[in-house]
Amino acid sequence: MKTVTRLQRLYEAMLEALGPSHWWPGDTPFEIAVGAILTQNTNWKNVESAIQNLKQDNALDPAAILDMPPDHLGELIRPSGYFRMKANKLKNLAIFLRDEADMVIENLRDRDPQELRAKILTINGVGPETADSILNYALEMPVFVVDTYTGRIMQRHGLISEDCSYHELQNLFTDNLEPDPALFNEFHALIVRTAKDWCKKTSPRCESCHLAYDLEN
DNA sequence: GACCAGGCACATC
DNA sequence: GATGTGCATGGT
Repeated sequence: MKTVTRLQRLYEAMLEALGPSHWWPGDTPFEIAVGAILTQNTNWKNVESAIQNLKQDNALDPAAILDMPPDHLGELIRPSGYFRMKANKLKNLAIFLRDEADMVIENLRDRDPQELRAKILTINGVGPETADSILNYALEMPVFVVDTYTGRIMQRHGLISEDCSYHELQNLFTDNLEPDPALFNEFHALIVRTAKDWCKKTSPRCESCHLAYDLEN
């Protein structure tokens, strides 16, 4: 079966099993960007409680984060782990928005996605996954987000090799799907939800894999 | 108590 | 360029 077809079947199977994701959880594009940084190697529950603290302190705002003492910012986001590093990362994001977007992240929507991606990647603390999450989920650009789950599931389906890079994995999707921001959004969300529900690191198979294997045969 | 969670930067070889 | 390590909390 062609790769395009296998990806389509996988998408349909996950959507059928789980329903629409309505991602990313977050009320505003800036909140989404903050969540993208806070969730680095961290359980989403912990991120939620950190974001709640920011909201209560009226700190979910680039200017507020820019002006806040690092220690205080760290205390607010403590539940999300790595809080000293992440406080710095949020500061760096706010500096970037001040310099590039007049403090309003939505102002970045006019930019060329790949050019903007390269620029966002210069922010210390923002790597490929975080950058792509901001581009797709906060700015609604046709950029596919790759994470550990994506690699794990695609490997199990034999769609890519075990040692493939972030870029190769990303190309698997962008080479085979229409560059539709909403489709990229939902596909990645379904992958994460599938992995969370059924596809733990230690188990060789998951329910959605069985579903998809059936579809392939 | 070990293991895991929607990574990333930096040092070292 | 590959490989190793620090960063840190909270749930299972």
